[in-house]
Amino acid sequence: MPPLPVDLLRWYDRHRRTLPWRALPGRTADPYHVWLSEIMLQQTTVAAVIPYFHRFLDRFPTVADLARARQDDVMAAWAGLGYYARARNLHACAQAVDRAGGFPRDMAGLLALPGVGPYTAAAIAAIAFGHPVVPVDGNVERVTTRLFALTDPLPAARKAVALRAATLGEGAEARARPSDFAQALFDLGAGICTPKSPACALCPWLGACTGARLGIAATLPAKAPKGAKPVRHGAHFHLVDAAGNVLLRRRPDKGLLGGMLELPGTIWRAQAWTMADAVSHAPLASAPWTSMGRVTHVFTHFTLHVDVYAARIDRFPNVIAMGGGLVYGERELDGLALPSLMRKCLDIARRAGPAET
DNA sequence: TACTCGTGGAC
DNA sequence: TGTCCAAGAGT
Repeated sequence: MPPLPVDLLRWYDRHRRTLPWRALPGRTADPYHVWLSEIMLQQTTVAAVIPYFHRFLDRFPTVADLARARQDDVMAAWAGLGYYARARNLHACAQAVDRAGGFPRDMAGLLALPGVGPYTAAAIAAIAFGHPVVPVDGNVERVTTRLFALTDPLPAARKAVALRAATLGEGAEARARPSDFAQALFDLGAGICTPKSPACALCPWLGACTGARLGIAATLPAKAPKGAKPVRHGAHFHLVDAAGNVLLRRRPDKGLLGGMLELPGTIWRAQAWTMADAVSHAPLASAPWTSMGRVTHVFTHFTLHVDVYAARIDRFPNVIAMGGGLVYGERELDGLALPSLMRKCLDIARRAGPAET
């Protein structure tokens, strides 16, 4: 007995989540809301996204408003959510959509948008435009590998899993409700077919699930082992003048934390920095630098230890401003495009006393 | 194909 | 405490 769309949709009609970007039952969601939420939800939890989604709609009510915004304001609104290339692509995409007079309604047009890949194009097509496609995200991969007991490890088996997932939406009932069917798969993965301890007893597809019948559902999807996470070291400097202004700088648009602001600092390298070595790279090596402690921050592919140094001077010499330095007042910091790592550095620089060593 | 690219919460 | 992970995309 294959998994029947009608069984999932019946379950969804009773148990669907209410989420800010979702339309009421029977209604079609705003493509702007669908697109914005899908970009935010890439590799990001629903709980983390909700306050950002509200803030964005408040600040940028329409895609035209977002298109016309300054990139700095978009980055600042995104600050803390991570994967900052998403914010840069979001802004570029809004401008493309605004120029075109609206979102493309077909897969090819959606795929051509910056920041929109195979998953997001399918999600928008299904949810906003009612196209009968199955967006394959982590939820759908998990549900699919369990339903059909696909034991080949990800990511190598990703293609085969996607082909199987597409068959889930082939029935007439799914093709009649593509938006609900896609979101039903998400809700099933998020609430029932969870990564650990799935609630199989409550699953509308239990009778069709080969993984459950074999007792291996909770072990799927299999994943290739990941390599060890290297450690890097850096130092960043909190330089404040008598008026309480702080020296910052902008990171280049590409690469890690691209386009975001930071305290001036050293490169991040495998070898730890001594204080003397680090301070020789400070924006003003002659300032009375004091060690304020260490921040540890875990990125996706490495762990970073940052030694934070602080110094207070009378006023910034002009040479600092000439090096691309940006000066902000203490009370401006909250609204800036500062990533979480730099919030941590600022916190200990301003709060802690000199580190005891 | 295999990396790069953030963050915070759950266990 | 360390590990995993969340509606992936770009290169």
